[in-house]
Amino acid sequence: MADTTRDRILEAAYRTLVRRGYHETSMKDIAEEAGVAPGLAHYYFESKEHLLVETIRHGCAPLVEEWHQRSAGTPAGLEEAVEIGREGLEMQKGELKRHLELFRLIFDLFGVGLHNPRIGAAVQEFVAEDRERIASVARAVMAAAGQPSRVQPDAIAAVIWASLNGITLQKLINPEFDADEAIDALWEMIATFIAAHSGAAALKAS
Amino acid sequence: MADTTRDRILEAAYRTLVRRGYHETSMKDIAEEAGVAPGLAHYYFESKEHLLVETIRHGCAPLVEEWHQRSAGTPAGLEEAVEIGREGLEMQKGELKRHLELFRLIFDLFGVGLHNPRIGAAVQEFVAEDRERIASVARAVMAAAGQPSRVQPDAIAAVIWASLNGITLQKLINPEFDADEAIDALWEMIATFIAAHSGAAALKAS
Amino acid sequence: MADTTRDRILEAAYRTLVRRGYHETSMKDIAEEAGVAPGLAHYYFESKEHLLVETIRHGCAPLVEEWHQRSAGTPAGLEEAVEIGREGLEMQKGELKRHLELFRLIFDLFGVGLHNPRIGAAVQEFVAEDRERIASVARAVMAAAGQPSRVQPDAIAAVIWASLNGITLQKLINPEFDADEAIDALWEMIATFIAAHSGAAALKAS
Amino acid sequence: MADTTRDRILEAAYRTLVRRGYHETSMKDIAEEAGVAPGLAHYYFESKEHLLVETIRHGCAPLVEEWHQRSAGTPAGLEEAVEIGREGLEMQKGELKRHLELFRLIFDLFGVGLHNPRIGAAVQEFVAEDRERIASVARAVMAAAGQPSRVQPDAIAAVIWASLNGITLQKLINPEFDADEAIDALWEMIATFIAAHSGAAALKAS
DNA sequence: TATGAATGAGCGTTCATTCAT
DNA sequence: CATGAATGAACGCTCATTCAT
Repeated sequence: MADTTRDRILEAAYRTLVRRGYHETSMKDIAEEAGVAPGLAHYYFESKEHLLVETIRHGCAPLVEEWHQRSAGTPAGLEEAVEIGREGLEMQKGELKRHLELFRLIFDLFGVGLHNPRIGAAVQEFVAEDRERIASVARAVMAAAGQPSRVQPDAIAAVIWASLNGITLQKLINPEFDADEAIDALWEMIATFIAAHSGAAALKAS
Repeated sequence: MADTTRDRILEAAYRTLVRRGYHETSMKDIAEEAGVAPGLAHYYFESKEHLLVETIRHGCAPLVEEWHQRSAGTPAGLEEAVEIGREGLEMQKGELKRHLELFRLIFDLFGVGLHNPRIGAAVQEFVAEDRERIASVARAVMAAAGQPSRVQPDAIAAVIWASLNGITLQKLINPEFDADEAIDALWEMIATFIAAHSGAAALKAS
Repeated sequence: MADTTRDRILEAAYRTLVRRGYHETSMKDIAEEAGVAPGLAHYYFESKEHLLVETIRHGCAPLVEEWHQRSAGTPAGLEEAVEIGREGLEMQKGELKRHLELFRLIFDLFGVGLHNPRIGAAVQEFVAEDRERIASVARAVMAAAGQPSRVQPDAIAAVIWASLNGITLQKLINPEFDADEAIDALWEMIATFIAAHSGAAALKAS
Repeated sequence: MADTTRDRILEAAYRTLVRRGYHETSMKDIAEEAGVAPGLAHYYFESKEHLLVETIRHGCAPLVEEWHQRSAGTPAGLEEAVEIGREGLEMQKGELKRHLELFRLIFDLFGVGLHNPRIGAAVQEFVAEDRERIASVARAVMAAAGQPSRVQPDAIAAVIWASLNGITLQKLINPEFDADEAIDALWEMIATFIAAHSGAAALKAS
């Protein structure tokens, strides 16, 4: 998976940042983990900040890939739209199991972004993109549901993004935390909400 | 409120940590803000980490106070229980406006705790306590609602805690983010969920 | 001469900067020469730049002292004014012998100032002050000479400052250079100039 | 004028060194400016120091050219010799306007040479050559003036070289400095000196 | 000739922490 | 309790130089 030296550094950064966090990881640590000279990391990456962002991008690539494959066309009806949403949550469950480390890195990014303008900008963009993925599904569902609601799909998407990330945070803080149960509960709330806003008693959740 | 030197340091730490974040704040900065010698902070606090934890405890005190005052007895009926939940969300809106800085500090704490066992333990305790406050309301509401649900009140509380913190995070990341709208949307979802699980069409949200 | 630690660092800096020059001297070199920990130099001096400026100030102090003692009152007549100028040049001869190292440092300062705004400002001020000392004598002489000249005393002062520093530069570049002879030649030119602008054949140079 | 790669590097070095100074310029900067790989500069030039010396030699070439053209034969009489000197100063005025950057580079060279033997040797040679140009005129003038002076033409040349360089330094340090006025004042002094040493009231300066 | 990846020593600076007073 | 000088390790980063291709 690591053809180029650049990739080797990126992957060494991934491992080291995940293990120790942004502030406890030095460029030298990363270079050492990659088995290269200390100066080389700066040859490929302008600064430690840039390396962090690139590392996360690199780590997210497979997830983004997977997501794009899944969200092929526009959903046909309510049922299909709901199904996409449901699947999205299931996917998140899996990611939380397989890539929890990546989320640790992302929360590091959030933390750094809170006090560092350059990273802050990258974080904002990242979050907006992520939330938009949810929002597009939310819009599809609510459009198909017909019965208009007081709340905008984008606000719902913000809540769902918030929930998912808050759940991740709890899992990160306490590995014993049952994230699956929480995601299921979230789905119940979403499903109930959709049911209440579509004509029928329609949904047989999960 | 700051009688002792220890308190002066604590409050100086609060101001400084909030303004600049944990990693960008030095012990010297804090001592300077407190108007004491750099060495003195180490007389009262074992290390910078310990000071961080104590500072947040100190900073949260008024909020905890307020919350305890509000949640005096056990709610009498569904309507009262719901009202308490509703009020809780309204309170959060206010806190997001008046104490956003504190949340920045808390997310700093989360970040540090993710890679630092000592802080990690404090964070876990902190989160558990915070979520329990929500859970107690959730339990009251669901008990009053009568119609039992597939999902446990604690799972619901986890979702709500997640949402609230996720919303806070979005607000922190992007000050333009409309947290009020998101909290309102969250309430709609909660209210719908309660309505669906209580006999009547009961709730006239907000 | 070195009571305080600060002074010890200043003097270590003087020795090291003179020997190796600003760019070849590291803060660690200076700390080592002073026999203190590497961090301590930054405790007393904000940056390497500041330390350079302070070091020169410290090195110049005795010279400035000497100069102030000498230039007590305003000269009474032409002859006295001329005498002061003549003495100034003699003094410079002595300084070139006793403090050549200091001038090496000052030329370093000039060099750094040419590419560094902060130092550049300090250098400008330094030069202006230095030239003013010459200008005040020049003004006194030309006022006493009576016969007004096409050239301003300040322009003459600029030339004399230039000559003195250019002579110093030559001495620095080539220790064999006969600075005394050059300064004598400079005096001949100055004396001739004064003579031509005062009524009489007055001056019996040197 | 830049046929060979070597020349391209030399000219890129000139532009970059002038703009940023020796210590603020990296070999990479120069290579980039020249549009070649970083390693190539070391193929043509043994080290950064060597490149600096060669660059100045290269940069001075047109000035040296111009000077050689002007000083064709030996001057016929006093008036012609004086005229050559006068012209030299006028030329310097022009160079200070057109090539101030070059002088910045030269002072950089002086600075480096003060602490670096290899460069120091090159500087000494450079200065000797430069001063000799002035000395040859001074000798011609003083020979033609007839009335022998206590001071040697070479000492006078040293003073004039000093003045010119000191004036340049002032201009470099403070761009507002009126170098023309200073050079004019220098000429007044020189002219007065010549007049005093030639029989007649001869000179109508400038 | 020319490339550019790679090296590794070294830089200025920061800072939690200690300790003599 | 309180001071603040002193420590020393570590940091992000730069850069002249080398060398396989």
